[in-house]
Amino acid sequence: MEQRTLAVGLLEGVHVRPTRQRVRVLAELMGERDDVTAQELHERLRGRGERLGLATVYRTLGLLADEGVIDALSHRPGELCYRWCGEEHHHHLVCSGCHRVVELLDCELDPWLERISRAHDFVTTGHRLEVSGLCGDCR
Amino acid sequence: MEQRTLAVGLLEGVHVRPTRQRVRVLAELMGERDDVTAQELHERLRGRGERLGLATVYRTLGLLADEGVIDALSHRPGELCYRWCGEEHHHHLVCSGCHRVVELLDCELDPWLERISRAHDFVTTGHRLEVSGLCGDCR
DNA sequence: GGCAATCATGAGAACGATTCTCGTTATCAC
DNA sequence: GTGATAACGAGAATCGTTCTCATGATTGCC
Ligand SMILES: [Mn+2]
Ligand SMILES: [Mn+2]
Ligand SMILES: [Zn+2]
Ligand SMILES: [Zn+2]
Repeated sequence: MEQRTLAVGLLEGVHVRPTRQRVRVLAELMGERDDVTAQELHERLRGRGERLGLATVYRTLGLLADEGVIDALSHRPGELCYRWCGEEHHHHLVCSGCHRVVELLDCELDPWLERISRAHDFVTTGHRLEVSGLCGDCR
Repeated sequence: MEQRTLAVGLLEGVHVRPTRQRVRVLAELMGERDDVTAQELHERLRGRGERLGLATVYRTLGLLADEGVIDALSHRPGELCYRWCGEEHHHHLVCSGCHRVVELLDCELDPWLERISRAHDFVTTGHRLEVSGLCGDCR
């Protein structure tokens, strides 16, 4: 399968062992249009007969997010959603109804943030913009 | 005390009963320079001899955030921080080390977001920008 | 190709922030 | 005041996530 191979490549690219479980978690996430929680992903994999533990799904998603391979979104209080996105820095527009995700590619915040941080004696380490709304289907 | 009176006014302004507990929670939060969690606020109030339950602190902060009187920030996974801010729309620059908060007042994202949302058949309901960094003391 | 050292996994327990339950208490309109 | 209603407090329950530890895979080295 195509996605399987791509997942292996991504894992090797960040020096993470491409174990059977990690490859399946990442390949499954790559097939998702929208973001999903660790538990949702685990249920999906179990539902199709894969044998792997919930803790492994959590560990894998956390590891991949740390490595920057996937994104962690926190639009729901108390839980994290994960999504496989492109490489470059970007933000998300998420539907409150169905969690459909649209990527916003052209972020031009950095110059503004750089200037303001300096004025307050801060060093900026990152920024997160999440836009919420309602898609056509959910209105 | 001044803050006590202000808190009562804010509560009445959104048609929330100014009970003893609610007034103390809001007044205490108004005295905080940076953001705090429900548990931190509860400890602080108990520490000075106030008798009130943790559940009430959670209920009050949740209610006030819903009413727009205070802001809920989610820069720590798995928990919410609260802060009393000004009226107008704005964003936060938060120090990862000590949680010091700087308010960013001039947000000019709306025209850009409006245009992009329309292009994807979304209606924007809000946006959240959180900038993280390190303050001078924490570097 | 073995073999020890290291890393990853799985099942379930533990954790921690938050919410719920329900009996008691305070507040408000009249 | 008095009754109706809303809020409170203590502790239990919930639920997403992380930890523990025994077991199973992978790797580097001979
Ligand atoms: Mn989501
Ligand atoms: Mn904080
Ligand atoms: Zn939708
Ligand atoms: Zn700091």
